Amino acid sequence: MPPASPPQGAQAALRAIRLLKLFTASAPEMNLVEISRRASLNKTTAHRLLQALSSEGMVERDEATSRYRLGAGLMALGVQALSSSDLRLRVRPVLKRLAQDTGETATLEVPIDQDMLILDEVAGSHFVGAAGNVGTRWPLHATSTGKALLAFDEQALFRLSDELPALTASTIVRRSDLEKQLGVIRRRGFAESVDELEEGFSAVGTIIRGGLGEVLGTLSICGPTQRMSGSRRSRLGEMLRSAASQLQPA
Amino acid sequence: MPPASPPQGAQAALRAIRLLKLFTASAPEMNLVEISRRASLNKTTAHRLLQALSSEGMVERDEATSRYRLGAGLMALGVQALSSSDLRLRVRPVLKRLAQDTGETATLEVPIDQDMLILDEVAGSHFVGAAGNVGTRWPLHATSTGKALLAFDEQALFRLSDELPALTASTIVRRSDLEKQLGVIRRRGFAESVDELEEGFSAVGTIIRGGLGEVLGTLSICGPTQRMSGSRRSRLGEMLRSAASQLQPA
DNA sequence: CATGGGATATCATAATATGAACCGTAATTC
DNA sequence: GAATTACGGTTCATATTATGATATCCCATG
Repeated sequence: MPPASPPQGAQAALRAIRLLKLFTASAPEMNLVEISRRASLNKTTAHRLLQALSSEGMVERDEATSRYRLGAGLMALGVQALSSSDLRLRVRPVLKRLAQDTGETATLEVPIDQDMLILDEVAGSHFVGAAGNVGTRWPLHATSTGKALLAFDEQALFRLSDELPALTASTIVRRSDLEKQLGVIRRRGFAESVDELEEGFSAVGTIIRGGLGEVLGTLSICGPTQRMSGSRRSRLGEMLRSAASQLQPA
Repeated sequence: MPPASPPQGAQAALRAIRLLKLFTASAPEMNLVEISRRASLNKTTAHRLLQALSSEGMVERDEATSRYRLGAGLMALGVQALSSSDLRLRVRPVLKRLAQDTGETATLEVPIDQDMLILDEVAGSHFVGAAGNVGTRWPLHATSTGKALLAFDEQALFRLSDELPALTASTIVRRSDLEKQLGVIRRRGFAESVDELEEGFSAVGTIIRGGLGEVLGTLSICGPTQRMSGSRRSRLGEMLRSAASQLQPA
């Protein structure tokens, strides 16, 4: 079942939110005409919605360049969202323990569109390792957490893009290959990503379930492929499964 | 002149954004009726807007408790806003240098409603000092950055609440006392906050101007009052002024 | 000086957003 | 146990809003 479809009577609200989502790392600022074109909206409509967003601080318009960008009000809301996240607060001690016990970086991730968003991260004790990635997003099909989600949450399959982009020579790009691997992940209880997101980078990931069995998010342990041999990944995977099951309420 | 008033033809969009703003540190989650009451909206309207927000990931509804909270999609947007902030990227090296040269914590802040939002922060070299406050908000009238803003940006005066809450015995609570101090700040070029926000905590702050003279944000240096004697605050204030003027384009 | 593009304003009208009324369920009160 | 209350959610007539075609102004360009 795909994500909840929007109700009638919210077109303007949805349009405004979707305008916000047009701003990305590759397009951090845009003028009115560019925004109306990307949003497939009349420029008058786009202008009015941007005025509304601006009045609430969601976007800001640079008077010198006439370009819009995401505003401080949205920053404040986003940080409020992060800091009040119940899941993040509950999982933080577990991430710390995993990072300490393994020496590798541990992350908490949730799905956003076709990506996994890193909600929290505790760095490992090595110099070489992932760091400072809270807020970044990574494609589902190339991450251990994304593949774990796809294996255990049927709804997540709808998030996959039609084309699976090859990020490295090892990235899974064929749907049938991915489906096979999802079967293995279901049996083992955790997923692996070896040189699939980035050359030299590997991770193990598993899901976190809520009290009703629903998937709340995912956990991972990651580091350079050189340190993550097959047998080590198995051990790390079991640690993750154990940590995740401790997080699930009775 | 108060902030831009919203245009006609955006009521639904504005209502949706304002629903998001109802979620705060003291009210991280709420049910439908509570939200409709706080928003002064019919519950049917609130329900429909929440459905729309939920479909875009701005809020999430906990099925076990029927309560809404800010969602991962908003976290992603907020972090996107933070990481793409031009001001933040430009100011970061300056914060590092200030923290290094002074040993105290340096921050970049912008106004949000009646508060200053910490956009970025570089910790000082001491054990005792401010840390990990990115995303937090502090009242204008009790912070050095807030007072600097009020002194140099006339529009900011409209952000002040009618009552100025006393956070410590030293907090300025009378409008007339604040106006007087703003005059001093204008002459000196920087503001001070001594035990006004929190007992034992002091800071100096100044504004950052854009190429057209408009106020883009504020800078501060802060630490325990014990280390921040009057003469030291003057020196730190001059360093801040100098740093801020280097940030302003020709 | 003419032209084109971008930002912004106007307003008739099509389309949307609204909320009263209703329903089902669960918790609370008597 | 029955009655009452409260909450989440749906329906749909209609009041109200949001829309976008058109116009205007400003600025850059040739």
